[in-house]
Amino acid sequence: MLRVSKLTDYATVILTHIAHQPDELHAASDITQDTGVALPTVSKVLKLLAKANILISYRGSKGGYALANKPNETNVAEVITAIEGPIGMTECTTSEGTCEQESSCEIKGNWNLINRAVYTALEAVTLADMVAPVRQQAVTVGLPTVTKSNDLKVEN
Amino acid sequence: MLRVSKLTDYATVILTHIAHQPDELHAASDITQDTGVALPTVSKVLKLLAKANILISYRGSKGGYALANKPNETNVAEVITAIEGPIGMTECTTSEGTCEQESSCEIKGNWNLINRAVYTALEAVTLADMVAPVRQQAVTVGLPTVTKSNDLKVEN
DNA sequence: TCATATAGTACTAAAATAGTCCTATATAAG
DNA sequence: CTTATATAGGACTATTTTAGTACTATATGA
Repeated sequence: MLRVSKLTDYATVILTHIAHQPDELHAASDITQDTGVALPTVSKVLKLLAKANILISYRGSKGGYALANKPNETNVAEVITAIEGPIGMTECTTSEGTCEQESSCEIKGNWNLINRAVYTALEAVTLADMVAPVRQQAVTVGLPTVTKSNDLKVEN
Repeated sequence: MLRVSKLTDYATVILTHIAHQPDELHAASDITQDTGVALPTVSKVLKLLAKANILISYRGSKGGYALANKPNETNVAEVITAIEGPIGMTECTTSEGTCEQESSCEIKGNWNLINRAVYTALEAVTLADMVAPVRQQAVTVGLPTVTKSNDLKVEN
């Protein structure tokens, strides 16, 4: 199914909510009420996002969370990485040496290319895009251009 | 981590192997020997791929599996779908009505855009690309072009 | 008719994920 | 300085998903 975890989904919902009022502090309890996600879960997600420097946390009374950067400076790839760890479609991409077939694997390099394409797609969508409803937003996502040559140039 | 399942990974390895000799029949037992993946697992993957019409199966003595189409006519998105079901990054993408927040969800449309971008990236890589080692292949994957306007045009 | 190979399904074990809870620490206000 | 409030960090349990295996049925060539 190739899907993100529920926690990541919650993270986008929560971040979108915060991004609507980027200049206010948002306590976990407030976010629970506004999003309908259970408090312990909201709390867990917020901690992960703060640890990844996507949010800034303020402790104590009147504390809460706020965006560390402007909405257009945080993208979906970062959010996924914050909750789920490094993005990689196969085991060998994120942790080398754990696959027995690694030495003889012919297609590892190709998975790297696929990874890069997927990552680029996720990187292109920011919180600012998520805040705007689709109708006003009108993001046009085009085909990744794939060309072949006999050289071994790989773009970065 | 946003990764494909191990079975999907096996599927690409197996398909790549078959694509090397696209005109021969490959029995499950042969593939086990050549790839090092356990027979019951190979068998399971092959069945799924045949059911999705990526492979054609021939029963009985001297039977086996062969590609249903040319290597450049089968892409990675199809393979993932065959093994894991429809590609969708969130629950609401693949099965509507299971999310309680669905009616009030503001970002569903944005996930659809992300899905499309990811799908396009996966669709762009075919078995023919997987067969060639990266060095000879030299696929250049460019940035998906993302442009914004005030219109609500969404490319397909 | 027999050996071989896939089809389909059911089942078990292992791993990942989701969700909850508890204790410690920081801060503002009275 | 005490209290109420809020996050930090970690541990734990239950659930779900995935991986892997096994068994029976069916098809085919010799």
